[in-house]
Amino acid sequence: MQSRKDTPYLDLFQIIGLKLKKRADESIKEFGLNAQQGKVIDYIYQNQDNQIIQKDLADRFHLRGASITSMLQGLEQKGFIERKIPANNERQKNIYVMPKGIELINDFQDSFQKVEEEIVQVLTNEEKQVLMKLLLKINERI
Amino acid sequence: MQSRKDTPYLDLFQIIGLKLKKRADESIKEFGLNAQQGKVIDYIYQNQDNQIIQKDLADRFHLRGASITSMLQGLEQKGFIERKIPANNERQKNIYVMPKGIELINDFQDSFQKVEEEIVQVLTNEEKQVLMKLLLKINERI
DNA sequence: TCATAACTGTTAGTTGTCTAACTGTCAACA
DNA sequence: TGTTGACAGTTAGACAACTAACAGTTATGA
Repeated sequence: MQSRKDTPYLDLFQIIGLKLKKRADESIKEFGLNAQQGKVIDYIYQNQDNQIIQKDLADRFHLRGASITSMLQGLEQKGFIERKIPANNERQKNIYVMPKGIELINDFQDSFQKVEEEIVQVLTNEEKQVLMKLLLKINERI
Repeated sequence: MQSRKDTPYLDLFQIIGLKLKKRADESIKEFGLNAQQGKVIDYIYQNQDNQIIQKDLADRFHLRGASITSMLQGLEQKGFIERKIPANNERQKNIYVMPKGIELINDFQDSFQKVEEEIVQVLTNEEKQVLMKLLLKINERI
């Protein structure tokens, strides 16, 4: 039944996404942050020499500006990052990771790496390559 | 840089999942519901002759019981569904779609079907089959 | 050059999810 | 058969995302 109008790809992407979010959250819970926050700190650290601003984070993580404001206010208050208005443009805020955040980045990466491996551990090398190609293709077009 | 510890599969699944959620939400926004609520109403309708209870929805959609309670209270208040305590077990509530909800199910299915097609439209038939196989394999193990 | 539009970020308020603690019902077994 | 644990659902409160409306800054073009 409901064979005419089922949506297995949509459903699978939703379910897998949800499961991965929960796994990733669990994997860095011990640091008092969720996976999204960990990813953001990692991304800021990798790009902080390049004048990164809040809008860049909104684009990279597909979140709204208001959500980034809220997240960064929290991370700043907890001492993980700082924000500085650059001299050449007073609309923007450049973002930097503080030492307290830098300390944790390797742990974040290790934790996320474990989740990453769990995803593809059941696949052969060839299957992994095919999957990557298909995911990139889909992500480009939607 | 960051080549040693990047997580492309995790990131892609998160980003694709988020994009699809937004597309699906958008596609049925006109009915005053989000995609999750539409999916739930559809699922209830397909299974309401089978004594479906809230716990079944929590399992199917990977949500907590409390979230289902909250969602169904909303849907009941808006007249889309009703909940009845069955005679044989007063702990449970069987769930049924009301006429106001049934009217919308075909529209939901059409809308979701469009999103479904957008996902795989860039793939060949063979690629679709491979993707399905890989997604099922991953979903089983995580 | 100056008015207007675009850009960047913030605030207020809403929604949907979560956890923890709870109630009431049913099942199991000592 | 009576107690205890499992089960189904609810409530309260926290949190992270959203939209809409806004402020201040910078860019544009008539």
